[in-house]
Amino acid sequence: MEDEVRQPTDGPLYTRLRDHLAAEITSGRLAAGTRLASERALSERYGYSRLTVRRALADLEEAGLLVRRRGSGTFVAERLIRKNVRGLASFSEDMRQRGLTPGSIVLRQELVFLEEEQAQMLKVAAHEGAVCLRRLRLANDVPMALETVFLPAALCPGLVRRTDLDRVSLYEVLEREYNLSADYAEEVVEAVNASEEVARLLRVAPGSALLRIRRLTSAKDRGPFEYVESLYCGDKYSLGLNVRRLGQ
Amino acid sequence: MEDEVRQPTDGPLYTRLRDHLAAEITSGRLAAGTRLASERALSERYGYSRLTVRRALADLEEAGLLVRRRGSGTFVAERLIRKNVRGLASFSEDMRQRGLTPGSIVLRQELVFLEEEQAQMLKVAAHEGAVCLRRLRLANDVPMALETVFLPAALCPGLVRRTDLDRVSLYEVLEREYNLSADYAEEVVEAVNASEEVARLLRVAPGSALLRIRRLTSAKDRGPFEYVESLYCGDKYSLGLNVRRLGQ
DNA sequence: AAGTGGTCTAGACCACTAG
DNA sequence: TAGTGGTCTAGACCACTTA
Repeated sequence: MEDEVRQPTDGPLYTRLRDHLAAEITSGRLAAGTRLASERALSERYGYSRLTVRRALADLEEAGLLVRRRGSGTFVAERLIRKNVRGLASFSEDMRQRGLTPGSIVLRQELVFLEEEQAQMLKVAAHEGAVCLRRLRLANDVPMALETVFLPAALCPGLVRRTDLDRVSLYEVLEREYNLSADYAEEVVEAVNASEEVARLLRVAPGSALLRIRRLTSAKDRGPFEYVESLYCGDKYSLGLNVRRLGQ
Repeated sequence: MEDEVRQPTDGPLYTRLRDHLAAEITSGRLAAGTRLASERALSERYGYSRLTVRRALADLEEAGLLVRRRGSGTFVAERLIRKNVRGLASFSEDMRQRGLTPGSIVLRQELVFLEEEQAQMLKVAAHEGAVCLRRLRLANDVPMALETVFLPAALCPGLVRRTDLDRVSLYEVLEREYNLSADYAEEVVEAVNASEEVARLLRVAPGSALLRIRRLTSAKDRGPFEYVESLYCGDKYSLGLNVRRLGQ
């Protein structure tokens, strides 16, 4: 086995171990069902305390990559319902995780004023401008979703004039150029019927069931910076969730 | 403030503290925006180590009830989009949390054999029986969802003959009589168009968009025990989610 | 400068699983 | 009975926020 952890000087110890193991699992080098070394063994192998190892393993269990069984060991998870938990992945990442090739067609890219509800959520004054970006999102060149993003203009000067948003990931641009990286989001998921216009764009029959996901995304310690409304084709997209009991 | 933790002899220390604080917050005794005592102070007040306190706070942050800011403190979260995260709540609990009165009409209650996919998920042999319970779920006497539950018959003997499932919560019965309490679930959420039959039951137009939620529920250390397919009226129901970044 | 949450250690006991 | 993961402790240093 590989005893070294990549990205050696980056971040806390537990994240390095976690990301290292995550890579081993998602790449298939650690196959589903495989039993990992015990926590004490990992602790010794990597030179981390057991608690640090446990923190890494806990994150991976939370993410559904590992299953831990008391008295028995820690195993690479076999999925029950095939998982496709999106977490905070962008559309592009999400599609790649599903084994599809993402694509985009920019339909609208301009400065607008926000409606009051959205202005309030994004904590901008009603008279401040926002960048509106509407893109048809493709998977293997087939329309998968219609996505409309609103960003406070003050947070991303120049974004409205970029001409590469049909090719690059918006989230990568936001992170690299504006130091805005998604850390937390609240979403509302609903089912709606496709309007004539949306149906034409998504190439489905009018009235087709769509998954509408509205998301307010926040950056670490910088508050909300993005409001997105996405309409996913109901027959092409499903949302996977892992739900855990909290109370009791 | 209250220094005592209820349910004193139950479970690990961190769950007691966590549930105690969760009750304080959801009841409103700890208002949104309130700053909690520091981890060290809580540690001293309750007589728990700081790590144990941290574990409880981490769970509550994960659940979206708390926000922790380094150098600043731990605060009761203010919701941005008003939340209606279902977690593992039953339909009845879910509706009550939304301020609606739940109701039920039993449409089907019988022993069946499972299809292979479902049998596999519930880990029962194909020839073993399962209880099938289909109920129209009402909110303020208006049809809200159509819910079909499958439970391995071996786990809940006698359930198929109960006559009160239009009045009592199935989850309460399962917990009280069969020691089956939901601890974890995997869900798949999709948008679908209502069939003629479903539309008639839900009193919506055929083709209306519905939220289909399929759930495999597991009990603590007892594995999966319930498979549910729910069809929610798209115009009456929305699903709230809090999403947090895992990596980095 | 004082206080906060974030990380980390070395060690301990427990409940559970397996041979 | 030996090994596993689950919980818990007492202490330490760090980065960050607030004043």
